[in-house]
Amino acid sequence: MSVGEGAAHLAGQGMADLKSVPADAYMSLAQSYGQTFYGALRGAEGPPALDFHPSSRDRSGESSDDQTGDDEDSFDPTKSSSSYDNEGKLTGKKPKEQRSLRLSINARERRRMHDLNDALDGLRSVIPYAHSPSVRKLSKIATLLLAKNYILMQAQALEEMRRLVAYLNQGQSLSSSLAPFGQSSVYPYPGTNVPSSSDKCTAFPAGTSNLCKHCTDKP
DNA sequence: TAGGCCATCTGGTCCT
DNA sequence: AGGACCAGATGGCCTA
Repeated sequence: MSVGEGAAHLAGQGMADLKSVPADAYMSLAQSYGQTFYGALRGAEGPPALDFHPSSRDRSGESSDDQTGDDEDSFDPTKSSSSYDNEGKLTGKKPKEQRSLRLSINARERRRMHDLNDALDGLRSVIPYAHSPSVRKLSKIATLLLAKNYILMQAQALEEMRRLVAYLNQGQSLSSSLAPFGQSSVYPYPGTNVPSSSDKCTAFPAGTSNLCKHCTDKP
């Protein structure tokens, strides 16, 4: 798949893919997501990252809107809807007070959204994906979906580690008179025998694992 | 030009 | 009453 195709694919179906991607496929997804999707969107000849960087754009927008948006265009009680004037909660206040209250509410909402975006930035910073000046940062929805899959992947890895530790502990307690690790008849799951090298590993039903000697040992 | 993403404004609702 | 949260509407920017 070319870069362009990858971008188109991810742009069109990426959200669905992100929603259903297995956790153990997260890393490759995250890498391809960052490198192909946003890399393609970005383009080598595109403007420098700072031009797009939402923080710079946001902040400029914030400052301009703080000073011009609200103060000049956004709210004019004399032009607002009749329901707002007649039934709204601002009824009974002088136009100047209504405007002041509206500006205050707008500012609060702006602040709230900025806090939300800061939190999303914090989330992006801990998600392992392609961080690069030439790579556009994850969208909000992509951040959330990728974070979810990353958590699932971590949970799966943790479970795998626990199984391995239990297996090792059990083997060690009996290993003095038993075969070396990997050939022990003690197996962590009742009713299962040590799989032959050709059998599918039953310790890791999802497939093979680098943590599992049976999966990595080749005859 | 269409579509995606985003910031902002706005009114409604709920909570303290 | 005031603040937090939410969702719809709107318009701007960017890319394919």
